This record gives sequence, structure tokens and C-alpha cells, in this order.
Amino acid sequence: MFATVDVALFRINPDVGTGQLELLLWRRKADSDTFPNCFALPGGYVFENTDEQLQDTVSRLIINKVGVEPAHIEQVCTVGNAKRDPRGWSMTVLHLALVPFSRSALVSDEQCWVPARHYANSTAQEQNKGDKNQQNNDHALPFDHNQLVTLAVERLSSKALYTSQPLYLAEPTCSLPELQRIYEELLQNKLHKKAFRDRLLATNLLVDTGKRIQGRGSPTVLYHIQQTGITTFERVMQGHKKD
Amino acid sequence: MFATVDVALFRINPDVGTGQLELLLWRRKADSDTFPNCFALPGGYVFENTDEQLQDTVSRLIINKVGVEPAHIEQVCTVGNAKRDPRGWSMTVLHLALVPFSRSALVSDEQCWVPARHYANSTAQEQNKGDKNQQNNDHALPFDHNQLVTLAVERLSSKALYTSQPLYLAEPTCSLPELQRIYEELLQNKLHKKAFRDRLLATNLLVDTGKRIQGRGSPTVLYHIQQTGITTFERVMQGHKKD
DNA sequence: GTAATAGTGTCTTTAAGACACTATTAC
DNA sequence: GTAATAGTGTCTTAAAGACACTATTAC
Repeated sequence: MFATVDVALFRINPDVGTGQLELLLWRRKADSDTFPNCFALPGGYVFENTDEQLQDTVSRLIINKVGVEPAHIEQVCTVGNAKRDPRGWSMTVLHLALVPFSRSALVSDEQCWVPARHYANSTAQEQNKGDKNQQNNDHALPFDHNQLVTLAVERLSSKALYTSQPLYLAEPTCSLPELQRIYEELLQNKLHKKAFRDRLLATNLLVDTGKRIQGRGSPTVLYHIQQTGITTFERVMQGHKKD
Repeated sequence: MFATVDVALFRINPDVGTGQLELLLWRRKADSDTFPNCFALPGGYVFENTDEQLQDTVSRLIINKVGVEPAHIEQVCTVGNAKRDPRGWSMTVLHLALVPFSRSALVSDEQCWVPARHYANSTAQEQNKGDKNQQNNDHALPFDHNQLVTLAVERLSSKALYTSQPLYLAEPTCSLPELQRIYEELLQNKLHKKAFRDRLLATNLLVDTGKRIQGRGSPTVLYHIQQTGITTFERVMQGHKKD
């Protein structure tokens, strides 16, 4: 029996489409006894001698295998069974982490950012689009990591419906249209511009910097994000259809 | 390093006040090397030889130390550190379980139902009512179980705000006023009768049995609860004040 | 009788969503 | 010019909450 922590770190890459959800993978060591050289979620053993608590394992992993300092980390769930790791009965505590794109530069050649949804198990909806119900082999991860990615993405999507959690994926200074694109990518759904703006502005999490950006349309207002914790909205944003 | 599962099983006791949230405790064995004879959350080691997966550990505990078959079980979170158990570094996967009062009869003298909130750590609000910030000694549990109870109660309260989860605490056949009392106990807050009724009836989780109960007031309609999963509402019920 | 309870009807309030509009700039 | 974008104003809608009311029964 052994215990591990796995981290699913996400960013939104604004250079792909209108912003694509990406996941950090890390190449396992060449001398690893399981899945050597394969890309997988950053993760590792809980060291009972040096890790006072579970959070210390997370912090250590962030430093050693992620290199990027997340803006937010939270526990998702724990998966444990006899089969998930060939070495024997194992338990992993899955964590979800978020970082703004500007702070997501890789620190090692053994890391890469990949489109997160390609590594999540297909939903019934996606299967209807023509995918087979098997994971595409190009996107297969070791252990049960495809399942872990799925759980993390579902948590992220779910929280986007009713919390300000996605602001941790945004730049500290950003515009409302940028925030809306982040939410839309997470929810895989278009949102109502007016409703989205009213909701976000009502939170007082956004402070007008006074700066404006010129592009098409009116000058875009730049806000500074002042998020000390996650704000829960009293209604779900299911937004829809046009604009 | 060892891994355990702990279960916080709750019921609503309608015979205390308007319905009190109660928690199942279990007396640790007299020959246990830690906290012998003390009451604690039912829990136990993950047996890697016989438990194929984590859920099997939970099932085994339910049979051996709970005896009551919960209507609902869900994982809450995982707590792991070097100090929580004197035997060394340990991790526990905390589970929340719910059972209707009518199915909550104890199966052993070594079990008892206790008022759940007495064993949860005080909130700032409760401290203002005059409690000291230390846990009352009469209500101290072994290990970090007071903290675990707190986490489970918080999860339960939180879900009562926006889901039908509390229906798992209700009798299979029950009335809307009974359901409202369950929600009010979980939320520690009075709800608006009209809003509560409209919300519950709109879910189609309740089917009129045709039966009525006579008491004060109009005959009380008895519904059969048809809940196959937890329904999430699109708004939070913060209800308030009168009636 | 009074107090407590189950249930309904109607109004207000709030935020989401629909829709239309202006203004601005890239092309 | 057109298309795309940022932002606003106003209306509709849905559900929460406020409030008042009836009906019934325990006491």
C-alpha cells in the first residue's frame, strides 16, 4: 500500500482559438519502473519522513515536478484500488491547480502543455460527434490518469457554473471579454454578455485600473482582479445562444 | 504510513425539538492500542488484501461498524499528516453518509447517536453565544475526529443550500413540512414555506401518494420520494425570517 | 374561544436572458 | 464600405421572498 498525490495543473492558452484549456504533463524518468519516459500527471509519493502533512507533499511536487507556482490549488478527490498501479494497492489524492497563462512558462524540457480535453475520457455527448468510445491512443496516459484528468476537468467546469474560481486562470490585469472567454471555454458554452458582465461587476472582485486597450469596438476596460477567495454566486450561469 | 476510511453517518431525530441532526459514534475496542473504549467515528484500515477498491473498505465498515444501511454515501475529503494518529503518519478518506430515522436503529450496545453539532468545532458565530473557543471536553473525540465531523457537517449544510441531498435523510414517504424541517435543521435557518414548497414540487422528486394525515391545519399531503440521484437547483435557498 | 399548523394566492424583487442599439476599429 | 468587437439600455421571464389569507384541529 502506498499513497501518492497527483496534480492536474491547468491554464487557458489564448493563442489557440478563443482560449484553450491546457493541462501540464511531465515526462516520467527513464529509469522509472513504471511507464518510463511516458508523459503523465505530475505526481509522487507521500514521504512520511519529510512531509509533515499532505499539503507538504503537494508543495514539494509543485516545486520539483511542476516548477510553475499555481494561483490556486484544491483537493478534488481520492482514488484508491488494487489495479490502478502495477506496483500494487495504491491511493492517490487528486489535486486541481490553476495558473494564469503569463505565469505558466515551462521550466524543463521534460514538461509540456497539452489540450486538456483530449486527455479526458469522452462524454456521451462527445461520442455522438463520432469519436469511438475508446480513448484515442495518442492521448492515453499511464495508470488511471485519463480518469483523473476527467475528474479534474469536471470539477473545473462545475465550479465555473456558480463560482469565481476561473478568475485564477486569468491574468491579474484583464478585461471582461477575456474573462468571458475563459468561462466559455470551461463551460463549452456561449454566455450572455450582459448577464456575465453584470454578475462579475457585482462581485467587487474587479477594480477598474483606469487603463483602456484599443481594438475593434469601444476601448476595452482593464480591470485588476482582487480575489482573496472564491466567491459563490447565488445562481447558476447557464447562458446560451447568441453573442 | 497507513490509510483509513472514516464514516460520518447522520440522521435527523424528529423527537428532539423540530428535528435534530445526529451523528453515529462507535465505541473503540477495549484492547485497542489507541483510545480504547472511547467513542469515535466508525472507521478502519484499508485492507489491501481484501479490499479491491476504496469503496470496498467503506462497504465493509458499514457492515461491521455501522450496521445501518445508509441511503447515501459520498466522499468528503482526505486528511493526512504525521500527527493525527499517535501510531504515525496516517491518511483518512472521510465519507459522509445519510440514513432516514426509521432505518437508523442501532445494532450494538457499542454504538450511539449523538447531537452532531455538539461534536463539530465551534464556529465564530457559536463562540459569540458564549462558548469558549475550546471544544467542550464532554464532546471531545479521539484523533482529529472533531475536525472531521466539522467538515462533514459543513458539506451537508452546504449541499442543503442548492441540492436535494437532504431527501436522503427523510422517510421514503413523508410530507413537505417534514422536509422543510430537515432543511431548516441542516441550514440552521428558517425557510420561506411557499418558496420551499414550490422548489421541491417543481423537481418531480415527490409523488403524491393520495394519503393524508390529520393534525392541526389542513390535511397533510404525504408524498413518496423518488430520488434516483441528487438534483441540483439553479439557485441557492437562503430563506429567512417569518414562517 | 386561541394558538398552531397546512396550504394557497398575489405582489415585489432580483438577476438571468433576449434583443436592440451605439460606438469604434480592422480590413 | 463591411464585419467584428466593447459596451449599454430596456424588456421579459423565472424563482425567491414578503405578505395575507383560508381552513382545520388541538387545547
